[in-house]
Amino acid sequence: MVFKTKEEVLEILDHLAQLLELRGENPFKIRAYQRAARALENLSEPLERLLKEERLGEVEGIGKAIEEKVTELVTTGHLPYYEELVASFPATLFELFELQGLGAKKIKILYDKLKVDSIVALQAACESGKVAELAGFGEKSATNILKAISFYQEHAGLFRIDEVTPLAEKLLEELRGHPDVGQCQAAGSFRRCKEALGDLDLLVSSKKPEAVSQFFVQHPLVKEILSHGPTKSSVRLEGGLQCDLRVVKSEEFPFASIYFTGNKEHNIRLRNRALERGWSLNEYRYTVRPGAAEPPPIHDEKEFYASLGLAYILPELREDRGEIAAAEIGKLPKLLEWTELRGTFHCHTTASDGKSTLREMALAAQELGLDYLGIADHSKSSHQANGLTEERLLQQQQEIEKLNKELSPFHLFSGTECDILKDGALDFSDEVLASLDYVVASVHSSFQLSEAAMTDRIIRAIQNPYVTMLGHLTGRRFFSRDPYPVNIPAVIEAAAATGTMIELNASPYRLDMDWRWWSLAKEKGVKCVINPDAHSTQGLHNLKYGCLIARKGWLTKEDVVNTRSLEKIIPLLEGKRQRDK
DNA sequence: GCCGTTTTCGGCCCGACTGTTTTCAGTCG
Repeated sequence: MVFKTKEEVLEILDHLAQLLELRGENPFKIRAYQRAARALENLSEPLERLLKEERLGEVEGIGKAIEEKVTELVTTGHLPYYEELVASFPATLFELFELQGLGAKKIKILYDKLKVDSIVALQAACESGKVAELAGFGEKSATNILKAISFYQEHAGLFRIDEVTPLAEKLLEELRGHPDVGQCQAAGSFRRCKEALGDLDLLVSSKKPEAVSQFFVQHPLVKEILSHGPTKSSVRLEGGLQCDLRVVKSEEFPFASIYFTGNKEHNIRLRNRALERGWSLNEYRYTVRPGAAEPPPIHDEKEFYASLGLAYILPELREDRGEIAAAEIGKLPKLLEWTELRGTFHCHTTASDGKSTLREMALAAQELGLDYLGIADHSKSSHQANGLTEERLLQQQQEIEKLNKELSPFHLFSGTECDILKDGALDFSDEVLASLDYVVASVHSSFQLSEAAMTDRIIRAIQNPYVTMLGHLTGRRFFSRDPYPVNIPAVIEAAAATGTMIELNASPYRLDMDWRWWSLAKEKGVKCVINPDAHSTQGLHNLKYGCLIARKGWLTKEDVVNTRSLEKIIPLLEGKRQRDK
């Protein structure tokens, strides 16, 4: 019996770190809890299995003490150590950690001196002038806290990749046009192609850093300047996104680029690797320790990785998920390229809830350079999306047949995005499904099921021989709908056993299945299909985001079926149906 | 609390910026 899921456990570990911070504990102990939470997040196998085999302590960053605590949490659902700490502070106090500029030390002062225990109380304390009177605070602090509160109330603080991309492109383009800018690129989580972004980091090299920083903070897209120095500036853009600019010298650029791109754990590994060679590494350079050999000259990131005996690691892989070990032995995958996609499958038209007609979608796909396009409008139970009845589906199949004669050699496949009903049955009969070229099966209702029921429901659906691929596995929509609970490893197992593909839904609102699971899917032999879930011709461009996420999930051309030519994709679509015959 | 080890203690990343100080603590990345 499992009393706490991995997600619940890592939330508790992060919360424990905050509690210990408020207690003024040893900062390294706090960091240990945070590291352990990240280690859990990045597990490549189920937590349950690790616990059963008593191997959790083997995971880097998890030692004896945390292993015991996690085991206790999972097997009993309780942890007295944690519960006592939680009880010593009001629950609403932890909201304050969400505010920019407030950390544990200041929160503790506010709580101890002013009894501030929530955002509402903090706002009142700022407005009454009490905060400004505190030692270590002042007028400016109170104003900044009020600003942070109003920002927090307006935004959750995270942005989708499609919200950030146009801003990043615009700023980069204009920075590149500045006469004092040498090299110029994005860094941080945006460069790593993370699916949800807290800010945008930009990096430039220049001989006149003040001039570039000045240009940056005065840019028309900037709504508010948060901080502004000669080499480091931070602004709030229109729409609320925070954007940070760092300016370095050109010889420092490769080091800064490494430093500001990799996630924390990746960078720590690089630093340790450099130390083994007698070089200490920071964001500007190597510093040679006495007695150590000189490092080779570094002009770019490639030379940097080579100096540490590593193959070049692409930015999207710099998450400390095994990329350094792979780079050491030359086993990094050759990641999928956007231009390798030949077609795609999950698209809607005006027949259900799309905004473009069948013909418009076909022409747009051709325009995009694709050789084939699958049409998968909603099925009849999706009333809210004007799902197709059997009759309307048949009519669409005939239209597709006609259009195919006209557009050949471009090819339209007729499919459906068939609802998986509450019990795992499908929305169309096998006979109807058999008449289609392929079937995407997706959950669009009854999100409230338990994890076990949801998992059974989905597995039952993919056991149907006509279900070619599983659509948006968890149903998440960024910042509006949480994923429904489902046992993803179990679904991957079932997909492998039945020869069902799993969709990488490329809508920037979904990006589902999450990139962290694709290594497991790949290991089990499950094929990925990148689908735009396009509801208009414009939506086809989502494929680019899907490709970024596939790369982040270590996928290659071979792993993604819609890189296949029209000739080769047809037997793949039929493969599962033929298996049992 | 974790890790590694010249194996049970000592180190654990550190630089830029802000605001409140008057030399520095706190936050952030």
